[in-house]
Amino acid sequence: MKVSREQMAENRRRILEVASELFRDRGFDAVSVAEVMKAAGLTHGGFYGHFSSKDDLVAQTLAHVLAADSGEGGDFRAYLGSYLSPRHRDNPAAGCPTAGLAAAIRHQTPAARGAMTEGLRAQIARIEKALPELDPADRHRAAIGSWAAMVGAVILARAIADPALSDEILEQTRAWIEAGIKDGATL
Amino acid sequence: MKVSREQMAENRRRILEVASELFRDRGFDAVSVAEVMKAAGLTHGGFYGHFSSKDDLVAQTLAHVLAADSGEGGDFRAYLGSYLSPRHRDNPAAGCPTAGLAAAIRHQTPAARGAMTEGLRAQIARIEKALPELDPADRHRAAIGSWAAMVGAVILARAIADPALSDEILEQTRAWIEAGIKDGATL
DNA sequence: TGTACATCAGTGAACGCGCGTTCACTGATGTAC
DNA sequence: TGTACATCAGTGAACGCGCGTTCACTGATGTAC
Repeated sequence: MKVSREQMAENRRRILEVASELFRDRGFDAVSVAEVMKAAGLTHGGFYGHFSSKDDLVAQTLAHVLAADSGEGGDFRAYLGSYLSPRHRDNPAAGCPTAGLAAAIRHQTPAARGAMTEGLRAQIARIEKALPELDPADRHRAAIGSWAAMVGAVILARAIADPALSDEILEQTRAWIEAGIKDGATL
Repeated sequence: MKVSREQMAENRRRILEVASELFRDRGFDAVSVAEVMKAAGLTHGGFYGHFSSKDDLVAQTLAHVLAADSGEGGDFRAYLGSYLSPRHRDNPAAGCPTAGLAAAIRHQTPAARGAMTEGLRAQIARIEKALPELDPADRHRAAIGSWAAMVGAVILARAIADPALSDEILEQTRAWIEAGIKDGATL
């Protein structure tokens, strides 16, 4: 049962969309090709008409989701607060792909690593743009340091079993980053 | 071919040791039970005399490696420098288990998550002890914020393909953390 | 201390299962006239 | 505009493979006498 060209493009888009959610939620290895296709409303056999392999899907999903992660652009403190929130920690499927997948990318193909590299570069530039009050060198340092702390805090907060300690990791990291960007002169 | 009690205890220790290296290097899913046993100089069938399942091995390996990660106790700046070094980034098998495995623990059993929780608590206490120049509230905040940034930076540095950007992530995060702990008063 | 034997750590073949991937087939699409 | 047919997106059974796990067996250990 052939479908129209537009329908096929739409199917491809939906595969990438559901794959990005499933991967963020459960990781690359734990999600099967058949599961992705089922979540997209298709059967697994059609997968290879869209992608050459599961590795190809992983790389294209990363490129898709990291490019789409342009968001915000506005106030860094507001972004920081929502990023280091229990809500974000508890919803990986809808959350930051870097927090959900960065650690797993080490074991992926060069194409996937390349997508991550460009995504990281773009994210650092985005945070720099949101910190106009700092002078350029401090701004670069603050953007990288803040982003490392944000990603690390969400990963740690998701890894542990104690909810109180998990909340504290998020909250104290937020306070630490805010203190760090408050006064550029101390950098 | 039964072995002596001491030999069996030694075998068990060696299984945990090689498992911790293999897991840190390639992740829980990518390392098979047979591979761990072979690296320990045994055959796969004997595995279930030591552990009840692969999940059990994962949990016990984490408890073993996070408890043994007592290290340092000394100068925080020296620890920071070696942690955020290319050498650490490039040798996950011998490196920090948190940086290598924290993100994957989210998908593991409660026992594994519990080991990570206690490991994180101990690590925060250790860093606090290494920051005696700060007053208590600042010290707690600095310990958590620094640790989140250290773990996040190593994960990001390992995920990307561009060596220059990877080096820069490590170096700028180190500088950012050093600036943050330099003057407790700004916190 | 020396011998006889029950114990049990380790071996390696075998299992069932789910995975990524392939392929012959189907039937709607979209083009040629 | 309407018809005839080649194309090809999607289907679902089937494949080979590696995994975690099981089990009958082996032979050194360590205990009972």
